[in-house]
Amino acid sequence: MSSPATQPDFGSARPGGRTARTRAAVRDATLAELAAHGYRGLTVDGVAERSGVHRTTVYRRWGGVDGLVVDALDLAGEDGWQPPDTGGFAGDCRALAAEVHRSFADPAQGAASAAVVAASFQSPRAAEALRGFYADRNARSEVIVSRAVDRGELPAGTDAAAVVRAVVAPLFHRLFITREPLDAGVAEQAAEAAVAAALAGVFQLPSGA
Amino acid sequence: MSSPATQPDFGSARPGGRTARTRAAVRDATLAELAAHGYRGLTVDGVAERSGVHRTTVYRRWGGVDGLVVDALDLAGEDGWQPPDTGGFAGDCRALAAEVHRSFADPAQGAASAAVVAASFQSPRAAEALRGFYADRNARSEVIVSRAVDRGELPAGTDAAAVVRAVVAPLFHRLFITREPLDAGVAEQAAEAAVAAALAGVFQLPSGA
Amino acid sequence: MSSPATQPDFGSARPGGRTARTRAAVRDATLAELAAHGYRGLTVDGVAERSGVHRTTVYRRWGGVDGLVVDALDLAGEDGWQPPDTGGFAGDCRALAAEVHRSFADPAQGAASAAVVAASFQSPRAAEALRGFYADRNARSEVIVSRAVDRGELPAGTDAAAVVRAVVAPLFHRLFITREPLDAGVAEQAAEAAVAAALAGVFQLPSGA
Amino acid sequence: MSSPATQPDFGSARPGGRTARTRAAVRDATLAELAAHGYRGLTVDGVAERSGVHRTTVYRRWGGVDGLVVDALDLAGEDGWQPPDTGGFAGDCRALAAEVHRSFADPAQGAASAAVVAASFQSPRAAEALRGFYADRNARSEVIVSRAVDRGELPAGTDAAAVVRAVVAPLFHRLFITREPLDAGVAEQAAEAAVAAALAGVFQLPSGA
DNA sequence: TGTTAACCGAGACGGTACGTCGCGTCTTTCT
DNA sequence: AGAAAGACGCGACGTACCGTCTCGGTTAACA
Repeated sequence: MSSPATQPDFGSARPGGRTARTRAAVRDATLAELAAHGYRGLTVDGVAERSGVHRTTVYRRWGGVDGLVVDALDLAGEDGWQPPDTGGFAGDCRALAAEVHRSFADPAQGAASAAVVAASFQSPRAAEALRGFYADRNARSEVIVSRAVDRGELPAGTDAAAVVRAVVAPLFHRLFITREPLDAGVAEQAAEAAVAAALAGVFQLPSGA
Repeated sequence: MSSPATQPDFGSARPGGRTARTRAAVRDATLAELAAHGYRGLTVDGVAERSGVHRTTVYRRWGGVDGLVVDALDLAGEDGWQPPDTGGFAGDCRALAAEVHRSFADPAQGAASAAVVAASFQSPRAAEALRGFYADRNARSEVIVSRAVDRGELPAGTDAAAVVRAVVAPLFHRLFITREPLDAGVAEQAAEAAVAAALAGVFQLPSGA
Repeated sequence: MSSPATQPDFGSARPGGRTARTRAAVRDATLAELAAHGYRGLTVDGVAERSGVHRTTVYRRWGGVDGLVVDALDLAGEDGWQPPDTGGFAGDCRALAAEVHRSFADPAQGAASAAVVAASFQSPRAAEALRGFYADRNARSEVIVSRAVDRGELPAGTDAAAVVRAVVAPLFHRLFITREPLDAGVAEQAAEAAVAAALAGVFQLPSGA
Repeated sequence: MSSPATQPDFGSARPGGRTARTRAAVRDATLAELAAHGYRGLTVDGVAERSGVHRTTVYRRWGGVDGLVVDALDLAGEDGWQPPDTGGFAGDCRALAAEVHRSFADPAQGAASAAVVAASFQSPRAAEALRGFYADRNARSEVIVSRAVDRGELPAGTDAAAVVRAVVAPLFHRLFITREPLDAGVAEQAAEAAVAAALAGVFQLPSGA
């Protein structure tokens, strides 16, 4: 999950030391700056000043602005998130959509999330990290589909990733493409559309013939 | 559809003059730079040099990078686009999805389109212009739904915008969020999912009780 | 006295017409801008806006900023100035010094005068015009010396220009080199020093042996 | 004598380092540009290119064109200059005038000196620095008068600054106001006029009654 | 009185320089 | 030896003013 290419190599450091404290300070400052000024206003100098860590150190350890974003994303991916479990497929989808809706409706978290998406347009490293983040989320979400199959709600061979995508894609589309406001109804509609399509067998994997 | 807020007020200029030539040169250079280096590599200096128009003039008339993008988008919106008409609702949706797929698969056009989306994350003006562009596209696409209703394929009161969004959103999601590759099968799946949901009555407008 | 080199060739125009009105408006605006912002803040655009005359016209007729200054100076030189006549050499010198002091002490006129000197450092044309202005002033002042010689106060062969320079130079020095404040006592001292030197025969012309 | 107001704070820098090298390169380039193109042609870009130091660095450390001039002036003021000592008051004055004459007659040095005076008309900071430079020169020159008083050549209570000003002012006047050429005779005449006036007691300080 | 030439308003444009911001590298000093 | 401190190179930004050009309308001298 961590960026395979470049610097932020914190795995070997022992936690609790000065290194860990520095990393936490920088990570917090990154999120705060992201929420406050967006990705565009995220500067190394700003993070350095807010975190109390020197510019040079940030460059040495994170390599630049995109390294900061990648680190923040890696951190967000390690939060042990689990998909909702309501006991039914339709309920799980609705809960998933509602969760996405909530996370972007929250002022601070929503701004930071949108900023991360913005970052993915500016930096290949950030794009890769974001891709990894969502791949992880998707993989964890597959259990929703497998449970539904086990329950007999869905036919075997249903493509879990396609279902999840159908649930969340309309929300992202409103958020970032057409820039329309999001409300609970929209989220619910997206979930129900995905459910209807899944029940109709649209998301059957090609190999499942 | 033209930018309602700011400078690039080209309506009153007489066509054929130097002004028109300047605008065309800058617009072409903008698209070329966008395709070559993406939004991130789109600089006023670069456009000025490529177009042979002076930096200062670009700043005067377009106001900066975002003005260039807005102008290019306004231009793209004036292309008289019409949604496909295959004679059936499902065919129309599939054709629409295929068209989106094709437009982003084309190297030059796809890069420029992606760049415009990137721009919308950096500049409110670009975001607004993009919003306007897609609003126009959506409005034009509504005829797909109304024709289907006339044919009796869909129940009256179906939300055309929701249908269109369900068709295209998964493609944008793959393109810009999870950064997965796009192929024709993905486009077709998205269209079919939207069709299934529409037939199931998921996209009924709330006032249609 | 008028600039021998370039454009502002107003001699052939008939007075009272639009041309004359335009010239007057521009000249007034030039002096006002000079007094308000100094030579450094004197711009063609500023003068054009203040005078109501279009930029292009100013460039056509005055050729630029230095042309404006030259024109203003030419105008100032045509004011029919005459040196003071107090009936005695020392009194004349004191009156002359006092007059210089007064002209620079006056807020508006002083600022404009200083600005013209500043202009002479930026523009050869302005320098030449200023040289001409002071040459004229010096020539007119010679009568002070000739009257003193006639009265027997000074030896024949006294260099009038040297006397005048000795009177006014210390004032200019304080104004523009050491930037010390000017007061009446300073002016008087300068006059008296010049008188003493003249009486001592320091300013005898070399040919007067 | 160093600029008390603004940025170029070179005192604390260690000599011999890159900083010192940069400063020297910029200072040399400033003087060369000043001599070559005058103050009017002195641009930050020009100095940057000639010195090999980047534009941005010049702005950071010198703050602009006037900072360059101020720095050059501060440097010129630290040359340990001492007034001439010929053994007699008249000789000292003549030597002083001759020195001023020579310094402006020298092509390179004269151009630079004139440029600095020009700068003082465009920039308050340069004006203040020039004022400081001449104040220092005047203070050092006072010894000429005090020696003369000690020798009994001049009455006690003679205002040294006034004497010095009387010696040099006519030269500056010719140089910068009437733009007449300077020759040795003019310098000598100015010195003798000052001597005559001083001997006549014109420069007595008011408190010396 | 009609014609025509000179002048002026209007405004886009090329061009130089300005002063600033943020990035990322490098040196120097301190601990 | 390695981090803090900060100067520096670098690219780009956005602005001010300069001076030129073209177009179109007005004015005013002159036939």
